[in-house]
Amino acid sequence: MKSSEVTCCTPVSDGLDGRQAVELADLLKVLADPARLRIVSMLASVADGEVCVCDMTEPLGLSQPTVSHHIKVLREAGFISSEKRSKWVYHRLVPAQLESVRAALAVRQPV
Amino acid sequence: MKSSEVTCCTPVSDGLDGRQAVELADLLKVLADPARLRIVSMLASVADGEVCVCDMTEPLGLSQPTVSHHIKVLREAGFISSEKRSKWVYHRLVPAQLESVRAALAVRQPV
DNA sequence: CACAAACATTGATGTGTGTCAATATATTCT
DNA sequence: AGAATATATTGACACACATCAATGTTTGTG
Repeated sequence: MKSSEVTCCTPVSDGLDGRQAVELADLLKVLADPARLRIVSMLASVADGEVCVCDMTEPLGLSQPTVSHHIKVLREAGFISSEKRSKWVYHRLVPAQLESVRAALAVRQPV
Repeated sequence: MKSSEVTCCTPVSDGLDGRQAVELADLLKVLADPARLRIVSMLASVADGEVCVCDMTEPLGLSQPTVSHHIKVLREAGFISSEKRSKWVYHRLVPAQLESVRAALAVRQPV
């Protein structure tokens, strides 16, 4: 801490408390992986919004278990939803979750 | 990959290539830490936009070397800029970098 | 000059995680 | 029922990283 005599700068009053910071960090950790970002990108760019794992392993260059792992992480964080139909599991984006992260990253102007 | 007979879903054409994914992931990794998020929050909420390390260690509950480490990571990623004046080093936010991350996270609608 | 304050650097340590091989489960087809 | 395909799970491993104690460096003060 600064010396009591000369002030260094204005005292800090952070708008983000510990819990909020951990929660947001957890969501960002999920997104902070190249493979998962590309999965999100795939789901966002595909026409009908649905993609199964079998079509992602090759473009990602990852093994099937690894892709399944990333899918699970994304789903548990609320970024995608999954539905099993017949032999395949279809995954689609949950735009609201991505938007909530975007909103949390907005710099709020001091009045 | 899917069998050649029955199509699983539309072929994927991800809009995010490997390099872009790694670059964005690297930026997100920097933000995906509670301490660094709180530092960013502090810099965003303080009146004159400047905070020195000595005033962040106590509210963060972290040691001075740890705070210095996080500051360095944030600076090297372009999220903050630092200026040494007399005995103290003042840090301020670079809003453009945060905005670029926000923009990259935007879900672009398929036409 | 000697001491203290602010910050940076180094080294060590524990924890988390991305990846794959192997295996398990579920579904479809013959 | 048996085989093949799609996906999930488990276990193991290597690597990254957040943290702190100790120390170094710079700047101001007695």
